Amino acid sequence: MTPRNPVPDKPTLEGLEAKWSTIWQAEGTYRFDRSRPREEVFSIDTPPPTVSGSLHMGSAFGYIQTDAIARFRRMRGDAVFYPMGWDDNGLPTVRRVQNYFGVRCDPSLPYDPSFAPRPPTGEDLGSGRGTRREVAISRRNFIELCHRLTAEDEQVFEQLWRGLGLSVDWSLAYTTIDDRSRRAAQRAFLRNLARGEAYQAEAPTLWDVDFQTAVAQAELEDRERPGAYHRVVFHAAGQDIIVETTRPELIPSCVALVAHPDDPRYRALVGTTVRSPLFGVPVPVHSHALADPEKGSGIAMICTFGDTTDVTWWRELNLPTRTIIGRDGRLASERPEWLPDGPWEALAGETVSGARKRIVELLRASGELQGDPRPIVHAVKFYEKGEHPLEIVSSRQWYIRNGGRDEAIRAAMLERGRQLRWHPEFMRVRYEHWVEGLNGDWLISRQQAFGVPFPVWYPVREDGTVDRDRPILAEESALPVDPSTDCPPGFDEASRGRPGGFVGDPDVMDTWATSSLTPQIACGWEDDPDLFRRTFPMNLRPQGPEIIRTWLFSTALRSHYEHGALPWSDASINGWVLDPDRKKMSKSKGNVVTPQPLVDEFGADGLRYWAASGRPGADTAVDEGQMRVGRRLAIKILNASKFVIARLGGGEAPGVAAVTEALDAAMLAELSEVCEEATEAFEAFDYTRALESAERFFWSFCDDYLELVKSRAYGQPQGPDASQSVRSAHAALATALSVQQRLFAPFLPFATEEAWSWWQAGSIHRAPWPRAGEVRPSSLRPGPNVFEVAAAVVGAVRRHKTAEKRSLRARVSRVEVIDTPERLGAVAAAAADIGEAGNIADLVLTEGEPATVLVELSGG
RNA sequence: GGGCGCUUAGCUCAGACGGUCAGAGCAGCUGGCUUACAACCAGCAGGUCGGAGGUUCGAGUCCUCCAGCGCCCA
Repeated sequence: MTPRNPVPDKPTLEGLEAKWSTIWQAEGTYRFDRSRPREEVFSIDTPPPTVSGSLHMGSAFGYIQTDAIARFRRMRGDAVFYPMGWDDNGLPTVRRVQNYFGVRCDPSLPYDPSFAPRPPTGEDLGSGRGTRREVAISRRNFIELCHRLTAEDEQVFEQLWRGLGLSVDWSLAYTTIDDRSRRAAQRAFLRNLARGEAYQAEAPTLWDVDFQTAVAQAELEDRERPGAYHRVVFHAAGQDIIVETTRPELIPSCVALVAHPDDPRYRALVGTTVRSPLFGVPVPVHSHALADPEKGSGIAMICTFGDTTDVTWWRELNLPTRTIIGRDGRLASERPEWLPDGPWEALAGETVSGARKRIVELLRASGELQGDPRPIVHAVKFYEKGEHPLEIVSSRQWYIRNGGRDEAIRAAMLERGRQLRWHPEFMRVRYEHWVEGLNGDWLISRQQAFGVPFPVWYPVREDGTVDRDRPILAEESALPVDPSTDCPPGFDEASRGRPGGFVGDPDVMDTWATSSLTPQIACGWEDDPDLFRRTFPMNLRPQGPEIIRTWLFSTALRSHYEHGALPWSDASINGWVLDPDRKKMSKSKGNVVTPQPLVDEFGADGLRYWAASGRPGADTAVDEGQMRVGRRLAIKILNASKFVIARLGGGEAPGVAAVTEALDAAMLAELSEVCEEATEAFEAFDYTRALESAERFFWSFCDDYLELVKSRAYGQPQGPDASQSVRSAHAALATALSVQQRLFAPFLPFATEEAWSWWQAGSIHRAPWPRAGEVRPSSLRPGPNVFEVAAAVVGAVRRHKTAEKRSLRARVSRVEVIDTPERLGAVAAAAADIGEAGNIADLVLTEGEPATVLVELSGG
């Protein structure tokens, strides 16, 4: 064998990341071998990071854990299919482009080929948002900027991931906005549509006013917000009805009152009609179980729409729609037909909060507001990226059926969740709760500039109106298409927007509608049937816990529809990364930790050691102490390797068959158990246990075995002078080192590769995973515990020397070991090594109890 | 309000089937330049396993309740 590097005098970790990541790339160490059949392939559906977000520890943490598993599989002999995707599609990119270049998209503007954005200055970046004037540009110009900026961001990410040693095959990289992804997303959508799994409908829609887009259930979050109950007066024949509402501005959109069917206070009122305050609009009184008698006055007004309960009531009680809030978050400027002249004048065109103030003034003036508003704190629905509460507007949107309104689909998706193997197992319930809690189909259309467009056009009638009920679909062979620039089959550009012509669907798909297809995109669905056959369904989906409801579920759904199968056999869910004080990291708290400075300080291997110490699914705090331990371990591996390789004298090490000494055989027997343990752990996706097991052994190997064997190891390793016992030591050292380097390779890829290169050819990451059998030749029957017993004796001698404050090299005139015959036999088998290691003149063995080691120091 | 997870030495965490399981590392303290390693090595000390019941010959280890923390969903 020809090692590629000499052993350095002073091994160091510095510079290993740059050195080896370059070599790995040049040699294609992690390239996928697509000639291998499906059963020899291990395919990983890597989470595509949002490139417009910041690089944070959470991703690094999860990716490193997955990488350890990928490396194990590769060494195990699998062809590992390990692509990386970049999620550059969607709102985060839109916002970043807006902020970075100071632009905003105005679809009505024409494309300007000469447009050059002004790069941000330090002043722009430092002064916070809002101070910079935004330039309006066309959609096409805007999209060009999106591509330009994400390409830069992707470079930064790729460098970081390479520096962390992720064994990704970079030639397989994709982005969620590239041609492949758009084609897959559009094709999958068309097929969903053809099978009736996708549809469009006019329906109440959660709407973010700032982002000007619809939002799906999976993107909601509740936030506690202050509000106030306003006691407003509705008028019935002969009496006033008090309704407590947090949204008095919605009185003009009130379509009914509702009380609980068992509430005696309002039973007589149900079925009658009352009149709303200020406007005097007649509204019916209904009963419904969702009306909470404990809440407010026990009778609520139903508006279209104040919250999701309004939507439920509206649907179940079959109420009319009286919308007053538009997509801009303002009340309509024209007076709605159902309202009388008068009070509306004060409200027209107002924002929600402005309208609330106005209407409170009006109610006070009319005497229809009782007392002062009563402050409360209540949960309000927000878009997870939004800053203002969501409104509910009625609009036409695209949906994919997800089981939220269909028992059979729900049951099928629950079954898919049961078929999937979860690591750790308890994460399965998060999926089940999500599926059970779905209450509507998946809204996939978004009103944004940047995303995958719907491959759909609509006919324009002769009167100029658009016929949304008869969409014109793209042909699969033409995908990907952009309906704003491409023409539908049988039309030409001249008829765009003309009577008898067509218009493109202006919306784009939700990011998740594309990223729910990462297995299809990565594996070459329809584009590369040969690759697809070898990689799909995939083996592993690793991801964070917070996107089980979005990414994991929606991916399972799309695969269920398209392939009638799970997209992967196993899902591993990593834990959260917490800040060093075990608090969740968040930008607003300013406690976000980024990986690069830690790589600089502790090395990639140090950071990886910390990440691999976080057990599957366990929340883990950023812990520099652990990283330091990892760094020391990596250095220790270099040093121990240097020692062993130097002893071998540059020649071919004797094979394990040359092991004849009981101590050597006992050490190797223990190591073979470590191999079994680590292998079992890895097969169960428990990388932490694999690491711990190797680490525990390595320290006893260094502290005890190397010390015991040192004297023999310094003997002549080869040639006629080499004695059998010396050859045994060298064989055991070489075998143990090779095995241990490989056991650590998935965790510390840089240090192990470096040390491997001092005495082996090729990359350790392509070397075979150690098998227990290679360490444990069948011809050898070691004394059961020679290593352990010998280590205990030298340990006792060390303890004594330390207690006497003597050097560990101090001479020992006599050691008497008192123990059982069996253990004394083990001591005898290693007596020479023990004597050398402890610098012992006279080693005496005595049967007896209790087990004792008596030490007498010389000259002391 | 519901669900899931966690609560073991100062810190971070291990502890399959209940019976040497009371452990590791870090920090701390005490020593040592020992020819792989002073960004090192050796050694020492550290806990009534969140609380209260229960099952059992025997419980960090199983059951119930309670408390605190975290996350998810209402």
